[in-house]
Amino acid sequence: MAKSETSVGSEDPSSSRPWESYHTVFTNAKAGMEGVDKEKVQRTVYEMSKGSKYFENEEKKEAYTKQKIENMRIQYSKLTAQDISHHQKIADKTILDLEATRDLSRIWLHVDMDAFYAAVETLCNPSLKGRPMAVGSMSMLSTANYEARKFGVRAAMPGFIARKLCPELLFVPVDFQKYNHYSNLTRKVFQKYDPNFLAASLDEAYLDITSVCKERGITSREVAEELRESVHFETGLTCSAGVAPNRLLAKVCSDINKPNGQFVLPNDRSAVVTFISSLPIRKIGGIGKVTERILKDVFGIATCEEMLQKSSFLCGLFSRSSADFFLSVGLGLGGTDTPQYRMRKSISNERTFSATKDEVLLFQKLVDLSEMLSADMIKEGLFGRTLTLKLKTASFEVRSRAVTLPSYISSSGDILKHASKLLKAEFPVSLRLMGLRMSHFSEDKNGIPPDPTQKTLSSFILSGDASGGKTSDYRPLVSDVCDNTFSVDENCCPTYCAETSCDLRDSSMENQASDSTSSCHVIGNINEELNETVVPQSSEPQPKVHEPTDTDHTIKSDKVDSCMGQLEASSCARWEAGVNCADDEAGSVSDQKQLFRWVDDYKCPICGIELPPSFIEERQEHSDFHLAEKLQGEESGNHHRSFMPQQRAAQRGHTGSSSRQKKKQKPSPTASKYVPIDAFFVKTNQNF
DNA sequence: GGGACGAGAGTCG
DNA sequence: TTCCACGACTCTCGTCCC
Repeated sequence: MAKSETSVGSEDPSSSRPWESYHTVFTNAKAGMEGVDKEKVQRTVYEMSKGSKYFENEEKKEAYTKQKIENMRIQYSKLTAQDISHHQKIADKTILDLEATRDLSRIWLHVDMDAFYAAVETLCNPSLKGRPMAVGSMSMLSTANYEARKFGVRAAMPGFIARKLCPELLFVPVDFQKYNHYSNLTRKVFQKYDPNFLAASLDEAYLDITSVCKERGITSREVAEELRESVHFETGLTCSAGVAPNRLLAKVCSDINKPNGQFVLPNDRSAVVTFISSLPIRKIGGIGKVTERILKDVFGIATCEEMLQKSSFLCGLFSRSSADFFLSVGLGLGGTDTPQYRMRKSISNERTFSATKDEVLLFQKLVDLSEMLSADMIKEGLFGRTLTLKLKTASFEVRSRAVTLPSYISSSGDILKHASKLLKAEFPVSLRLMGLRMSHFSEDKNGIPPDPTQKTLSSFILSGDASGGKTSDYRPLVSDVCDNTFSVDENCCPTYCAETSCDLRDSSMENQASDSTSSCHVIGNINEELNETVVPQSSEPQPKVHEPTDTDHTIKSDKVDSCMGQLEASSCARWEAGVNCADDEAGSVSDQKQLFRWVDDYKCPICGIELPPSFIEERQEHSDFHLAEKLQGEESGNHHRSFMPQQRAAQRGHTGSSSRQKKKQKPSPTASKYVPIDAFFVKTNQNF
């Protein structure tokens, strides 16, 4: 619903009003924020941010942006008359080419629900009506109603700052089930006007209403009015609409008479040119805080029209695609075709928590993220081969580390295996956020891994083949359970100390959550997910590849202490007893399964996990994993835990990261982050 | 030189 | 008391390898 923006001006010690240089989006004009005491908001945001790690990081980012601007100014000043003339020719030709693509034959309507989440909550709980209310948590708001906006409260604002601005503010936790329900109702309406409408988010959509206008012989204004009435009738919610010859302009138009209003820009070139001439560049989607500053501070461009006036400089200092974008904005051009279905390009999840450098806790979070990502991928039938680990340090520095694999993966075990290596390389580090993203998906829509050597665990068990080419993929991490340390070396999968083998979710993610309000947006979601993990639903059909790492133990937090001791003393011992005894027998699969009888009918004899008797499928799966481990162990003829690292590496085989090993010799990104600025801006590295 | 890849940054809702 | 999210996309640049 919102984006967060804050930039810190270099504080002038002599200034008695330092907050004035602390520019935040919170002080920008937005629908419903007319008449807000901007200075009070700015001062409050500044006072509550000053001195924090977040603030310090914003200062760093501000310095980086300033350096960018300075470099561009230098480039700008170096342009000779000859250069400018040369770039002007290129610009003129580009403008002609772009103008030739202008299409005024389509009528696009952008519809934007008014304060959607807040409106839905009010609809469901009328007692909220007329009271300042925000959807979100103490750490972050998703949106705020118009009563709250009068105080300067708005989306993407931290809740604790919002409460300072408006002490009576009511907080309502995010409930996506509700929003999805109402979003679907609105989409049913949209479909009547354009069966191929483009949903931009839960509360926004683009409709090509050209056909409706023609077929029904009504104007676009009438269509917009009718659609808005229809949405209100079906949902009880209001929305705003913008009509224009293309999507870019329609989006701008829908914001003009918000809330519960509309604006129509005629399909006429002169009307478009007039409209765009005085339009502030920041109104354009794709031009954010940084780009706006660069264009203003370096080129003196504040309106879209000025893009054309400075076209030679834009062509001279920006990349071709960036310059083309700026010039098309200056001409008021935008998308007019209905794009074909676009395949998802990545899938990710990330979680914020209280900053910690405890490697055990961090690894546990990685386990959780791997399972979440795997579940999402399996749900969507995706297999990916590029895994990116995202980290945010305690000082808010964001890092990403990626690896591209030779084969496609989706199982939590595979994800964890590769993510662990990436994470280990960053230690020691204090983190407040971790995330995993998978990209480079398989073209195969049937959900079959294109790598024929990659077996699923179920096929592995069913076939009884423990010697497949990729058995190492399922090498149980618990095999190293007696290493008594979480260690990942260059060639080694992460292993985990038996002492830390309990599920630490409750303590690591709930107790450490940055927000103590259980009903908060982010943390609330985490809790839900965790609850699902702790008490698995037997109805879930997800084919979990549940590698029996010790971190897979789903033991509730109140049992962590006993679990810690129990596993240290007994988990290894039971593993020894169970597996080694079974080795001796080495009988049929069914015989071997007998070895995995659940203690007291609910406790796994191998690892100590507790699953009630009613969790039949989960218990069966769990037993199967141990069985698979054992089969692998037998096949290899060795006990994994006795492997030397080199042997383990050899058994695991190629992981795909070798081709990029040399990259690791580069200076650390932390060090390089602010260094190569001069090199960066021969052409700017902005993305447009 | 060009493609693939990794990392960082910016933007949006 | 609480102290700045999450998921997705795009672009740019540097490095490596063929």
